[in-house]
Amino acid sequence: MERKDPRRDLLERAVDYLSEHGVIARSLRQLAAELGTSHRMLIYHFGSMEGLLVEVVREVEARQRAVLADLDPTGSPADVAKAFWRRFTDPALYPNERLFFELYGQALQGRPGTEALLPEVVTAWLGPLVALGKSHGLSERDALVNARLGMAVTRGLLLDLLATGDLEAVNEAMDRFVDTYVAGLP
Amino acid sequence: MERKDPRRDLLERAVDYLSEHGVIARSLRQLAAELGTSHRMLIYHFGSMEGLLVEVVREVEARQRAVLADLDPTGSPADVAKAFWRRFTDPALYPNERLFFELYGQALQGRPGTEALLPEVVTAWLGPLVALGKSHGLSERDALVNARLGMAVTRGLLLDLLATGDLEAVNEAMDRFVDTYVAGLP
DNA sequence: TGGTACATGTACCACTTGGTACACGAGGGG
DNA sequence: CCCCTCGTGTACCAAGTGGTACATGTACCA
Repeated sequence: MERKDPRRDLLERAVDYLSEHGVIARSLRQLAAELGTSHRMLIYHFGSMEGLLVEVVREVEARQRAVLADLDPTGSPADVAKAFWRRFTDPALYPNERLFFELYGQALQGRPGTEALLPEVVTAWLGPLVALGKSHGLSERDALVNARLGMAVTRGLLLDLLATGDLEAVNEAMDRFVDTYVAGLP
Repeated sequence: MERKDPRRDLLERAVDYLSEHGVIARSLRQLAAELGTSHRMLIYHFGSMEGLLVEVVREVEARQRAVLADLDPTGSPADVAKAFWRRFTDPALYPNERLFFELYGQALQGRPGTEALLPEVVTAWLGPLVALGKSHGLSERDALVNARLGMAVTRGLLLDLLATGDLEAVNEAMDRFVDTYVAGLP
């Protein structure tokens, strides 16, 4: 059970650590020291600093997708949207989300090792969200437009939340959107 | 007229350059070389690397606010929203917006010198947007909620646009939001 | 038993980093 | 005319960087 894959273990701890402390200004050596190894080990397992970054990006993406996966698609669109939002605003996810936005920003600027995020960052979510919309009777086209819009609202409010910490305010904005826009959908 | 302030000049060119190339992985020396000076000059004018970053953040913020300032608040909310969005999706602004999101991400992770962004990043926009909403007859509370929501939609779709480059798709999503939600407001 | 593949530590390398010391030239005011 | 401030360049520094060489430990298989 307890896997003996040191690389996997190292990666998970690295992602956790970087989620808490940010990926900038962390060198191989600092990171290694803080994980209780030597920087030699990170090189050994990931080839290079950039190789590690690539894996971190992949893992962050996988975690995001895991959040999406345990979405329960039953109930009205409004109910699904609210459950979705509640899941995202779980404070336990804040560090991962911060890391996600940090990497997103760096990917936009072309930092090597992070580019892999960009193609996925939107499209990977569109698929499931479109399917969800269609299951509620939307046309392909409408489902796509609304998926995009819903994702934008979610990410935009998440950025707001992470910057201000004002959960009440962003909840209010999301409620307004869901009650006024989403509720009138199907 | 335009002469006399080498520091100001240096700062503007630095922001332009960092907009195009990203703030990570740019050292004092690289940046200086690319601006045609020595890193000594950057230290002289800004005190330190972090001092420079602080000024860059301030300038990016100022530019964002300049975009907000030349908003024409006449016309229906839907018209204003669409004009607003059109202004933001001017490709000439992409580099600035990329830099904005990059710094935003780093500020969320607590990079020294960037923290100044966080308090402003939401609240600085709320004021003018709330005033706009109220001028169209919304209550204080409604204006606030809608300002927050509008900002989230804008930033979320901007993130989408910068990642995918699919202007048509994000325009469609914004149109849908404006026509369905904003149009029903006043 | 021995070998071999993985995992890890120690020591080192060349290079870059942010920051400093210092010298120099131009311009203006006394 | 001298001096002083501003802006700039050159040279330098200690510290930290990513990466490599090599030796070692450990476990499992033949």
